[in-house]
Amino acid sequence: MASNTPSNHDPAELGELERDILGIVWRLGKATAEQVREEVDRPLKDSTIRTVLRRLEEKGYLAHSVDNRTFIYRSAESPQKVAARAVQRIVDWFCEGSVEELLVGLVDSKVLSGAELERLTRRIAAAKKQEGGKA
Amino acid sequence: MASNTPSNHDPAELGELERDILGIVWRLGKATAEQVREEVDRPLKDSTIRTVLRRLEEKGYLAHSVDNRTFIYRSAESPQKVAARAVQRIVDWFCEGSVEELLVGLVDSKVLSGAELERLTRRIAAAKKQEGGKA
DNA sequence: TCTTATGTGTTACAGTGGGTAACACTATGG
DNA sequence: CCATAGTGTTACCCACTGTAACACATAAGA
Repeated sequence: MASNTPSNHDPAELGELERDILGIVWRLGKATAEQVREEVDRPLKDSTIRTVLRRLEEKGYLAHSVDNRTFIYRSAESPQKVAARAVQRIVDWFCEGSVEELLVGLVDSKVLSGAELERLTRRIAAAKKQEGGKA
Repeated sequence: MASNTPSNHDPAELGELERDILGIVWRLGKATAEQVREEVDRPLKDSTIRTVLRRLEEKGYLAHSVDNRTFIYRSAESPQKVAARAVQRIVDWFCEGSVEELLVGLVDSKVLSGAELERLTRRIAAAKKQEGGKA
């Protein structure tokens, strides 16, 4: 084997609980372990939530600040960015780099409607124009 | 175990080897364990390849037919479809159902360029037109 | 027919990661 | 000084993946 195990730890492979908790933090904007715990549907112990939160931070999804002695977690990256990276991986692995192929598939699978795509195109064009000469 | 994950396929949940092998089968269109083995970069034993192939079939990614007594594997679903479902999942997990938000993020992250998106829109429109009044 | 390839099915084992939590430690308020 | 609230550490179990040996079946050749 000629592979030297590159930094292949793309952190998009989260477990269910992790995803759930990450989603909660994203939704709330910021949250303490206690708040997260109240949001989670499963009856989990305090330490469980904390462990997950910490692991999520280690993986780079969350960041925390300290308020008094309470940790306040918030996303370290926007959901969009994380999602984009996840999609990128999918594209790399399953579509041989062709995003377009993927999107065609998305429309094909009704995940994305043609109308949505069109609206989207317009929206992005607008955003770009507004951006103007900004670098 | 009476619980077999339904149509819960998520490519992101496959291991490296599994992804690799799945990709090979997709690329070749169809393949025997031996053929796959020749394509894989790692020096793996016959039984290893077979095990993975079988697991991939159990998971619903592959299907096999028998030629003489040799198994011939081929994809059970198109890569696009699998990828689309994966993306759908990402959208569900990370974007609360907003595909548009996701795509904005894609453009933002340079995964997809505005130009590509535009080209894509045109292409899909064309496809739809060609499709005509088809169901 | 007996033997040999060749291919399949079964079973296993180690490593990793996620789910889950206990417990020890620390600082804060009364 | 004690109870309380919050953190850090450590650990266990389990499912999954990578990896493979081995047993079983059968077509093909001696």
